[in-house]
Amino acid sequence: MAAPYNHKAIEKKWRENWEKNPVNVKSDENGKREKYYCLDMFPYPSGSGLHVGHWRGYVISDVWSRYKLLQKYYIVHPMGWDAFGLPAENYAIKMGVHPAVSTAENIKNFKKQIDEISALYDWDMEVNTTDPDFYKWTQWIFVKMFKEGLAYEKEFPINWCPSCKTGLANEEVVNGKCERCGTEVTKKNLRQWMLRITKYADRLLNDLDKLDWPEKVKKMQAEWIGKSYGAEVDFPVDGTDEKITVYTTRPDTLYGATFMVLAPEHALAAKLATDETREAVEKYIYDSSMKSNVDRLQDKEKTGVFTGSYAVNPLNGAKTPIWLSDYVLADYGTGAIMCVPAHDERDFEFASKFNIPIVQVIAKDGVEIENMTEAYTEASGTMINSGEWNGMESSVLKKEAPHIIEEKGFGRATVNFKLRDWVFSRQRYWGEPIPIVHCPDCGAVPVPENELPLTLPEVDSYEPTGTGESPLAGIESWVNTTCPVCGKPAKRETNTMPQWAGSSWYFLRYVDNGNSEALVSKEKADEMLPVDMYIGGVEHAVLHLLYSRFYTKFLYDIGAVDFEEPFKKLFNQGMIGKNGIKMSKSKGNVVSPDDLVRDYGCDSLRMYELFVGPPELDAEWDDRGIDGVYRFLNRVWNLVMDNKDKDIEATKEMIKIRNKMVYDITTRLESFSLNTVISGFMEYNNKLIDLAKKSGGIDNETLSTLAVLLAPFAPHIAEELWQQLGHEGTVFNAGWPAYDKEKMKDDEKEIAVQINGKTRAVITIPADSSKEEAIAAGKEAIADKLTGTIVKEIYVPGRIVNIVQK
RNA sequence: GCCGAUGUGGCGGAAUUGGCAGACGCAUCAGACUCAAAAUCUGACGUAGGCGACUAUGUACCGGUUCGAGUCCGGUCAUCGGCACCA
Repeated sequence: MAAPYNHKAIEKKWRENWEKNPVNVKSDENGKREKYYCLDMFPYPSGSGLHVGHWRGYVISDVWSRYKLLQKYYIVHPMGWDAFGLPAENYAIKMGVHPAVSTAENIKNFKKQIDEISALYDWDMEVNTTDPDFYKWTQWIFVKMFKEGLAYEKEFPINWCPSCKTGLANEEVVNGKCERCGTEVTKKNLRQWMLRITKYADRLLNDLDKLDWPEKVKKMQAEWIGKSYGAEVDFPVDGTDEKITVYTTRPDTLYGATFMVLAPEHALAAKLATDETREAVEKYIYDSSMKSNVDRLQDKEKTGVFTGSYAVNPLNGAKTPIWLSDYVLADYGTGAIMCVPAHDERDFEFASKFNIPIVQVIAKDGVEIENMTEAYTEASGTMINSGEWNGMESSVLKKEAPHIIEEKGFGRATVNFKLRDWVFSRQRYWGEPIPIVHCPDCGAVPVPENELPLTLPEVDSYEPTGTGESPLAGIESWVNTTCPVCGKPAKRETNTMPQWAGSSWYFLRYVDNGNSEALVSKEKADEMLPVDMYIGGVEHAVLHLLYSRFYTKFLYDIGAVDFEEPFKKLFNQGMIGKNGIKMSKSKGNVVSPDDLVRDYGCDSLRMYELFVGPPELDAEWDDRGIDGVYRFLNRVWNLVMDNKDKDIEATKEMIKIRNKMVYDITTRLESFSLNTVISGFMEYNNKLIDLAKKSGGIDNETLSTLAVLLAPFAPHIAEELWQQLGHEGTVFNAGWPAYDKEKMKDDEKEIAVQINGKTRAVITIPADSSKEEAIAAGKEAIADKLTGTIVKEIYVPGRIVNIVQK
């Protein structure tokens, strides 16, 4: 009897071995290896540590990395820390510990836990967004953006979280609530630093086509960018010199516009009031300004007020009343719309409530609808009630109308985006200081690049002020400085950057993390960038993943990198849940990987993380399930140890199983069906155990192939088995095995014999049987059941004989 | 409301893309080994009927196409995500 599988000893041995002799090398006997950059979404080092849900993503990326390693790539597989952010700051407020101190502690703990995975991480590449040597470059990018006009100041009512006491970007507001704490977001008028991401809207949209990303994520980004085609149309205000410009995607329905609506914040809103309406108009404008976003969204009933003024339809001269309503958004399009109640649900609702005429301009099935009870929103039909446009096809007119309007001189074809500029300043302590000095004479001046990093000063209190100022504002010695341009007394910007700032570009810094001269050197970038595979949760679909693309495009534009898209391929792994809910410390359903590693070993946990379900779907954690893979590894161990010294000659059967095994594992791995890779291993292992019993053993090459295939999944046991099988050096030098389809062929096939599609017998026939032979054999097997007239005979080679009878 | 995903045994999930539904594993039950237990090994395991090799039925529901449907088409329901006055 061979020694039993001892995961503790084996894992310790190989961990030490890899430490001394790294398996991931830049070049080998065949010269320089091609790089493969496999990236994990770096974690926020929280105080609660890792659970098996975090492990899953890291295991997936490491399996993929090690597979690529076996294909002789040099693997770029770094790890780091997204360490700015609120939890550390809140902890500091509570305990009085500097966030840098608690963060350092958490990182230490995380690193220890991540080491347990035995991933290929290269800790020499580690980055930490809170390290001044790192955020020097986060600030440098901001300064560059400022110089290019992409970072600018603006005072306007932004989304404000009263609990976090800071402003938020649109992307951070989910259903009117703060993405982080769930508090209802309010409006606050504040001076903000903005990033002009809208300038990149078209490129961010168009380049989605180039990406090998899940369609879902691409679609979410496309919808977030929200490009639409339409026209701006100028409506003169009757009896004045003013005009109202509206944006519409349906200029074909211009004849059906029976009223206009302006957002209450529209510049002309108050001006349009007459003596009779002034009081009501001013009250409406005031009330709207007091309402939170949530209130505005949740008001089911439309509200509004008539201004008393009329707009002139430039096409037919019709006078239409101008209303104010908060269902029109001030910051989209022109903040004013023409309303076609016959063909827009919202306009219909508004017109119905306020008794505004409804004019149908697109016929339904060629006729006008009597007594409209809802808007007719189909975009195709024949134009009616539309003067010279009558009889035209609306879908055609929709495309032509912008140009007609442009020729006639009262409008222009235009496009619009839902994407807004990025609110980039936060009124909190634990973030990168925005490197700007406010000079009374020179205005906003960037901190000179050679003075970066502008480090965070020590403060007495981390408590956010809540007034819209960051805690930095209280530190006189830091705030008061001199203007870098004129040298006169000036004040520092006290807002900090959002947590997204560092994560928008960190993946570039890994490859050259010690560089003090440049964000990343040309040589290192050429050698290792961009990212080939990015693995992480889907929750960042429009946040981090959009911001990173924006940053990369900007850095491309200023020549800092020579690629426009950061992540070629993206994989989103599902979350791990327990008791039907997402695993998290606050829910009290956390399963710690530490105990499982101790009891079953790293290899077992790695395999179970994959076996638990399809990697892209959420999965329910079952504590008992890991027993299955642990037993499997024991059986593999016993199979190899019992047979390794038998010196068995490979039989045809062994060669066939070996080739099929390589084929199945490889194709499943390539299609990222990692759960079925594991079940495939179990299947083949069972087959080999049976075959060993029948044949008296298994040949060395088949056992060695099994060890190589296992290496990405269970690297420790694979190394040990590889060595036990008599090989020199690491299994990761073995190369990924090839398969030969010719050698996979069976001599005989089991086929089902059906009558009218129902299986009546299963027979074995030679694999090279002709259709006639197969059908004859099939008929013989079910002769007693063939009672009717045979109508048709079907043979699907190697699978089925089906006799159709009446 | 709109868009998308998912729906298969007690449970997690397979199914070569239209070809023997339930691979693989968990749990359960029975047997072997053991003084005993654990571990391990062997077997059973969708449902209903039969002592039985078997028969019927079965992939959320209703209908269709096909020799043949978990898979394709039309409709319905449920669960989970995303978006949600963007004119």
